[in-house]
Amino acid sequence: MPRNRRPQDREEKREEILAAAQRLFIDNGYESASMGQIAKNAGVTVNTIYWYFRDKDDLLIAVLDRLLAEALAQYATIADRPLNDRLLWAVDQLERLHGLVNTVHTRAPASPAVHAWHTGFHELADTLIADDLRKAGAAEADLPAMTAIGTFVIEGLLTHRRGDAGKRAVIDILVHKLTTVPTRT
Amino acid sequence: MPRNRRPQDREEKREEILAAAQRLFIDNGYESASMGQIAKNAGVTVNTIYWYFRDKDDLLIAVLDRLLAEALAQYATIADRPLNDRLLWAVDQLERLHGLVNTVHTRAPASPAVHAWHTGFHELADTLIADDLRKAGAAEADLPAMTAIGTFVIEGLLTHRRGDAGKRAVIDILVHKLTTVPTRT
DNA sequence: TCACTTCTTGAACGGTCTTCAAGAAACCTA
DNA sequence: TAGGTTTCTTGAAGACCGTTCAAGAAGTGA
Repeated sequence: MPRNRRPQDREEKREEILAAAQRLFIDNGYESASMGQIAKNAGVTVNTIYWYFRDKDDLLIAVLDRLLAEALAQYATIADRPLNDRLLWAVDQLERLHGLVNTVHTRAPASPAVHAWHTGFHELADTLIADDLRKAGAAEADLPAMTAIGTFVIEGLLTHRRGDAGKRAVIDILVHKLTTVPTRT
Repeated sequence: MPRNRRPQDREEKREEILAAAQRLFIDNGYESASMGQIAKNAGVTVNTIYWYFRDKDDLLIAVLDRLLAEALAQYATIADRPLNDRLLWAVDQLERLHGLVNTVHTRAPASPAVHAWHTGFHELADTLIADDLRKAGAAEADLPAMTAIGTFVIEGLLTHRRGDAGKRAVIDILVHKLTTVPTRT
């Protein structure tokens, strides 16, 4: 059933496999989504996947890049909203991917490629958050620790889901505590 | 090679398997530690493990309970220290288990037993932290969100290791921000 | 037509967790 | 003491996993 080898089709086929993998990774989780299952959903055999991707981790990274690019594109449209709203938006957007957050943390020690992606992601996230905190007047020396707190809370909200009110409460308090100058009682 | 079936030996054998599993889970990670490897380290065959434990997740939970009990026993000895020190102590203690934190999050969706353990653990942690924040004069309405922030930051420190100074800085700022009453600049 | 590259596939390998049926060792009862 | 029962252990196999290999088909260029 092979069709041709035009460069255009190469990308199309890759995209089909990627789309199937993304759906299964998100819906069933990385571990539960077997290569056979992904192949069947993409209308190919298992071996074909290995023609386009080195291994399952490589497939994971391609899916992550896809999702990150999509999220960043949408983020640009709300970049001027207050920090509160943007953080809540990020959590809402990434919430359906909460399983992948754990997957990245689990695969990173075993897969250098996943580890590299994870490092790059945190550098990006830290830059964005630090920028905000700096504008809010945070002390420069405290920035690394404060951005870490921001990142950890967002990751926590992703991996430990709670209702809309709960999310809003956590983020509001976080932003309030981080962007106001405290005085001892 | 079977010895006897005295009730005492039952517990001893169980402990031997548990000790081997704990060491391999911590050193090699849950996924990398195969049942065959655990069995060999415990001096039994794979099937014997299944006589004492329902499945691999059940083995994981038994290991987690073991570690938690041990940690709580040690925690009692420093319960009167300032919040800063206790949080840093907790991170240091649990740091070597950082792989298991991810493992619990990964297995929880697939295994009801692991999910239940995870829920129970967070209830315990929330109780401890909320108690501290209440004593520090935090508003009662803000407690749920603030305890969540505390938990998320500790989990973040466990899954994203950094040096001693980094840990100390994050915890100091966290405690400072959470336990002082802020005023707008 | 013929070699060459691109792409696809069936089959197999070594590994995982788990289960099944069989049997050995200790205990209990008759 | 003999026989049955329970507790524990095991070898073998099942079902699945990710991955690799060798073979072959489809399209391209000479």
